[in-house]
Amino acid sequence: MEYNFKEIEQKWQAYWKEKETYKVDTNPEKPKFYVLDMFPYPSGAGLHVGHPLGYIASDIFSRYKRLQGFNVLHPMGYDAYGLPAEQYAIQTGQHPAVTTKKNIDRYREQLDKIGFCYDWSREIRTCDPDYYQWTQWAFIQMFNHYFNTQLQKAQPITSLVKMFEASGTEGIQAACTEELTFTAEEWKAKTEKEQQETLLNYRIAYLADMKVNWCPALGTVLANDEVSEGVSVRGGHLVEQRVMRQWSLRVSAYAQRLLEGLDKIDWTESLKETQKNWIGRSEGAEMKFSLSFGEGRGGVIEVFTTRADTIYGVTFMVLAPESELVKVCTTPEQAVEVENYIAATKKRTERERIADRRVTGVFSGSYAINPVSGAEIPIWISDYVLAGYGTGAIMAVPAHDSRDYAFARHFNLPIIPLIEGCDVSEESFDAKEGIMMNSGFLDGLTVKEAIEAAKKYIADKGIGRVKVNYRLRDAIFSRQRYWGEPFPVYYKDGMPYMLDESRLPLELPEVDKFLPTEKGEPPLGRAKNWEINGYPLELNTMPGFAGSSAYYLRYMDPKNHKALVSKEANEYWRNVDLYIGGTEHATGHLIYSRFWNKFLFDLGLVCEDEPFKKLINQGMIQGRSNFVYRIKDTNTFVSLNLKNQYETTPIHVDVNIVSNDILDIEKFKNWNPEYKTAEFILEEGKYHCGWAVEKMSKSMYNVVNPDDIVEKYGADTLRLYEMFLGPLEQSKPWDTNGIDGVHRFLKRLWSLFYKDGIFVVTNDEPTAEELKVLHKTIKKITFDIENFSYNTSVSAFMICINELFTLKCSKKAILEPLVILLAPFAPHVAEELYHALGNETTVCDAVFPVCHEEYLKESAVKYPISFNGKVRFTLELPADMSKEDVEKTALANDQTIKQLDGKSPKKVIVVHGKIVNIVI
RNA sequence: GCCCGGAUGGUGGAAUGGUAGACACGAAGGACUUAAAAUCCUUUGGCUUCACGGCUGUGCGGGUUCAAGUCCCGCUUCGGGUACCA
Repeated sequence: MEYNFKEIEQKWQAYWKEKETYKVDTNPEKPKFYVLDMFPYPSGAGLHVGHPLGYIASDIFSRYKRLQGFNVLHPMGYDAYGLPAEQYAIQTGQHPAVTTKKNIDRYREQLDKIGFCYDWSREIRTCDPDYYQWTQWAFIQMFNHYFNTQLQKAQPITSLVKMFEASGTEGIQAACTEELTFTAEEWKAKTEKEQQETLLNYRIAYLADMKVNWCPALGTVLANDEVSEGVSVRGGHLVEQRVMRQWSLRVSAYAQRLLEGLDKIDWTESLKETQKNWIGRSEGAEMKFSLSFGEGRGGVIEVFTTRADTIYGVTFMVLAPESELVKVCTTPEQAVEVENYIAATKKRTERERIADRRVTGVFSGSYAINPVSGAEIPIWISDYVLAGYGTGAIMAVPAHDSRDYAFARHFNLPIIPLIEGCDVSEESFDAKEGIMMNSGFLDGLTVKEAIEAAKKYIADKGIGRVKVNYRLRDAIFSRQRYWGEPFPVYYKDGMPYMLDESRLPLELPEVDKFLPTEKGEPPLGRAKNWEINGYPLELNTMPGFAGSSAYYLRYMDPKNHKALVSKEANEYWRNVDLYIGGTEHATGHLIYSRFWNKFLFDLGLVCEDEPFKKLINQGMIQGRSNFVYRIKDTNTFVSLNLKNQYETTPIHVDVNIVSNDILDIEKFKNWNPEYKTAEFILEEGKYHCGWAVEKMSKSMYNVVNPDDIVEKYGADTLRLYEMFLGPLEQSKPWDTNGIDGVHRFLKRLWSLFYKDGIFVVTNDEPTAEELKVLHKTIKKITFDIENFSYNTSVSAFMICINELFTLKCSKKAILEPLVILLAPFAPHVAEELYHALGNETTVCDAVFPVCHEEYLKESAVKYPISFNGKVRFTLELPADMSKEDVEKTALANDQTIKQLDGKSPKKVIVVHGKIVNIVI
């Protein structure tokens, strides 16, 4: 019997399905382990060989944990809402639900072939009303809560209303969009509409006029993490700034907790660093500068600075063009110039501003007073100051800030150095080091001391206060698109109200076209009867990250109609022990879901503050492209090593018609009609292709489909080879050449069980040597799995089989534990062989073998004998020989005497059991 | 600019400070075969030597150490992230 992977894999996949091998339930008898993959967006292109990398890794770990006696939750689902299906719908009229379903079916078919141990009974799809009901429900809770900054916790908005009724904003500790001040009487005097408007300022899910990233090509706004360098991450379309009334989530309120939480979780340092930067905490001071014409006319500028120590070096102030203070500060003489500048700034897109780093700005005409030195300084307006960060105004210290320096140089403003010995003739001195000068009471202090002293001074004199600022912005939550979750929101008198929870899910309505209405409303504006009790429903839909923010909770209890997750299920499964996915979600999904989870935690609905305990980012699988070289203006192709003799154009060729960089000429001729009559200049009868590592994509003709690999080599080979390629977290190119190695390994394993179709496994007692091979492997595999070093595990298996092959070992006592050891990696062949050995239950429920150190003991050690660190020969000595005796034996050796050449050694180092080094 | 990773044979990669290149691909040679496939055996970093062996070698330059791919300092270079964030 040959190793017939096709038959074996179909047989066991059917068996697992029939026996529900991968179904799990809460089981208080067993410890739980939750392994999660970032669920995929089912794209029309299907899976390529890069996608399953992380899934295979998590599958191995799940199976390993199960063999160790854990109750493992390992679910899968689909992030089914998204732009591509909707763009496709706009082009073809095909309903996105139809395309999405088709794509999901295709994904499932591909995933099934690889033999994953997912509990598919727990599958979720974000576009399924049973699922998005809980996305809508969570949104309602966010609307009904505010963030109490003192408790650092979400609280019911009703409790805030009670405080307003009792004492207005006096003593309120609430995260808000804008600092408001009113009394209880003023609150009570407000109309219902005014009160609602006021509450939006505090709600965690709120509606507000915001400067948003508007993408005209997609017809929607985008969140900050969906925009990179002025263009949309998806599609690369231009993005511009606009002010629009949009739903937002007050993620910024959780900035401090999101930051602190990072210390409690086991993520890579680089990912934590990325999140830290995105949150962008900076400690500093908020300071008041009065205008020279007096505060009477509303003239106070507040600035935020992390360098309070540089207060004596402030030579001008700068306002963001959008700042409300621009109006106050602009003098009649400067009005025209200021207006022109602001108009010009508005026209520039984000992208233009990034591309064009020219220094621009305009003088407002007014002056401010330095609150510490009393100096009078001009107030400028420039777009290098951002309205959205800090207070939208800065104190400029050109000597010690490179942006201020560039500005000062351009407009000829004074530059006062504040640190002894610094040279500011060519550039600013930004480093926070040195001794202060020109700084009054701060002179002589180090920068660090001066920062503290200045902060204290400012606070004591009432000039300002110590403050912490965050870069993290609230998440814009509205999308002007069709294919997303509808908001459970209706409008009364222009104000938003939440639907009663009993009316959930609010299902996505049908529309005639997936385009905006003539009035420019989102596509939902086309829906008939999109209203409730005569009140219009919200026309925006939720963004892509809405559905992925709490999906890991739903897997715990996917069919629950009463709650997102039951208390019992949540308290059993708690949070994700191992999360595997791509690093591209570092600032999007991984921030939002942490925020979402913390919010639910505050409400007492989930029992863990952090959703993902350990996270691993699998590396990207890059493509390996092949090239043919066409001689210019001909249809003749020249082989790689002869191409320099001609003038050629490299052309991408489908990697699937190339093997080991040798082109299949017949297939090439049929690949494209253009090449039907192509001629070739060969090397020794072969056409050698060039190659390069590029992104895996259709246009590079380097996409490899896992289905093809499974068809040709089987799923077990695919799984092993994906792991064998290299370290999990590293990016590496896919090269199908080399897959023969792991396939050969499986065939060789098979040959230990079957010879000429006869089962040859015996019950003979294993020898000490065979036991050593086995236990060495157990030890290595266990260590490697715990450390996610799967590439070296595959090598270890190969070494083991090679050794058993040499020993001609077909003993059950050795092979059975080995099969269990291999089961997480190659489950199909392991299941087959496990049953062949006489077992009647699934290998998934076997017990993972344990290494017994006593089998590993060596009786002799091969000591490398080195001279001045260079190894000259080896000496085999008994393992229990003492250090002194090893030294004596080594020195007495003929070869040592030869190496010493009459000289006496200065020093001899013996590392017991390792090495001998003789220093001459 | 800033922050994080990398750099080891023709290729993917291995190596708790202790024989660099495990394992695999490819290549070369051989066995079996009418032939091919499959399988099995041998060789395979470079230079040098008939051979034993010798020299050299982990991006570059220094250093620490009996001993450095590994630790420290200074560069080069390639990826990834991020950016007028005060």
